[in-house]
Amino acid sequence: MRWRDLGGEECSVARTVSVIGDRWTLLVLRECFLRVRRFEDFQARLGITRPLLAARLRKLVGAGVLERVAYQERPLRHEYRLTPRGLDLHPVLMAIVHWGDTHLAPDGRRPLLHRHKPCGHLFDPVMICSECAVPLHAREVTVEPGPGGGSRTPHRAAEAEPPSPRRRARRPGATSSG
Amino acid sequence: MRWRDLGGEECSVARTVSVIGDRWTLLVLRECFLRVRRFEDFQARLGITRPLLAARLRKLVGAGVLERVAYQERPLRHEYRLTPRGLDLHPVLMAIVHWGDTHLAPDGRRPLLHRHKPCGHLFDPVMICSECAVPLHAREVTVEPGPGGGSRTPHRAAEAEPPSPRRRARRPGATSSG
DNA sequence: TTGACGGGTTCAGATTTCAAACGCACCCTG
DNA sequence: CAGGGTGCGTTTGAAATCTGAACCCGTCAA
Repeated sequence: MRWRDLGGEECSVARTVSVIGDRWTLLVLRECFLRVRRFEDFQARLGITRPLLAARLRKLVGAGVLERVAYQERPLRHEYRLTPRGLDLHPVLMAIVHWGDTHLAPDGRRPLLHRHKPCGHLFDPVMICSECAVPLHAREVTVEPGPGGGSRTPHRAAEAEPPSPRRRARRPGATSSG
Repeated sequence: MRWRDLGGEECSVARTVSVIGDRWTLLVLRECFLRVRRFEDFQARLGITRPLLAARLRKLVGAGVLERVAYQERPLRHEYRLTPRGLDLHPVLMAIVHWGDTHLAPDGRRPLLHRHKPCGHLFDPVMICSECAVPLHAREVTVEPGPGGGSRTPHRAAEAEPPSPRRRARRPGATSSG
């Protein structure tokens, strides 16, 4: 499977990963949520190379996560801002930050603290069940096929493949007949 | 900045990305949360090449996200299972899945549904503030430096760099005493 | 002894990513 | 209008990574 095929996978993780699943994209998005909007600013803050930044921004715009809007006319200049779809990535970033804070910060010394404006407190993000509002635990979640899943397993249909050699065609001339 | 330097960055996003920030790692983790544990199973379900799978598993074990435990003695065989640290990545995966379900599923037809065992309902993950329990919105969150952040800005210290050529060495001697 | 299974490793060749230089439109100065 | 500066990206080779296929190892079943 190639990366560019990921978007066609029958799995929301794969599809999302095809949009944000590389090292730079997530860092670009981090900057977006920190109100960075301009090419030069992304470049200076991240140390990303210009070609890669241009490619990432183009991809994110194409995915509808960012939009390119003019902030001045002459000379024409654009900035990149999060669309509603991009803003919806906030929980992903918060979850990532929280995991890093919890498990990768030396001595638990967090690089950044988050404050919730409505209540005014420093906070941690907590993921809850939309139905019963209880915090989620991995072991208490099960999956089942949804309307967009055509196969019998919750994954991609591993068995629906064409009659490919079992695992890795061990012997060059062994698969002549069964 | 190289990928391998990311772990040293003063940012939890960068540090987390250095662990999970590539296309395959997130898909491997998806399978882990779906109770897949064995090399051959990962390989068959994902279509990942063997060398890459081996490298990813090794990396995740090294990061303490997975552990390699024997499930039989003769012949000695191991399986990969999530550690507590790995289980803590659940919100990241849930956030990713939810975004994909919301924005990338054709006609909103989700490939997979999630059920919360304690309450028995199909659910969506919701991220709330740990202090006031209100759902988070990107625009209502601000950041400030934490104990693990040494610089004046909430980002990495863009000015604290060694005297490297600016970006494109435009003006050789401009910042002599700043 | 041969074949199969589970779990990897090695190796050559195709992609991607990197870093630096270059191009272009525009503004300001003289 | 020439000359220099800015903002934003593209082109260009070299370096790193990924892919695909084969190979190796230990054990068991026939």
